[in-house]
Amino acid sequence: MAYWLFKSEPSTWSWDQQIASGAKGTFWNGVRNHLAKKHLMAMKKGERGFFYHSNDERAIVGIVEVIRPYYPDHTDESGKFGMVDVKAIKPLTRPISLVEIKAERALADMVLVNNSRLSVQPVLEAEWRLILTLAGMKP
DNA sequence: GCCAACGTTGGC
DNA sequence: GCCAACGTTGGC
Repeated sequence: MAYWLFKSEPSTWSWDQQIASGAKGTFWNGVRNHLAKKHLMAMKKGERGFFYHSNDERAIVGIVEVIRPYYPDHTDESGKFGMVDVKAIKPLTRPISLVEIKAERALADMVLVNNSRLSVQPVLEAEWRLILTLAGMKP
């Protein structure tokens, strides 16, 4: 069971919108980067990921679940890229900010810290557990 | 608003 | 196939 992180600008697609899309979820389209694509292709139904707000907020705000594995992205004219469907599971008890992540030595190797531009990232189980613990939640 | 990091494009 | 130029992203 792998863990992931989905990064989004709130002005483009926010956690509130993800919540509003309910149990049916939505497609996570628009990925146009080959490394991010590789991660999307590795996702299995039922795996979970963090939902991160970039730019102004810069914090992990919620948890999503992959409900449909990789399939073609209809908004990609080149036909090279695909997407998965995700649904909101629950918000974090409190958002975990990038500042807080950077302050944790155990999180220093997170992709979010070292390659912040990558829009879809893998998260190690230890990182996943620690962040939930910081948020006051049971991993 | 600035700029570093990264990816893509195109000339050679 | 290399690499300079350019565009985009996202943290600060």
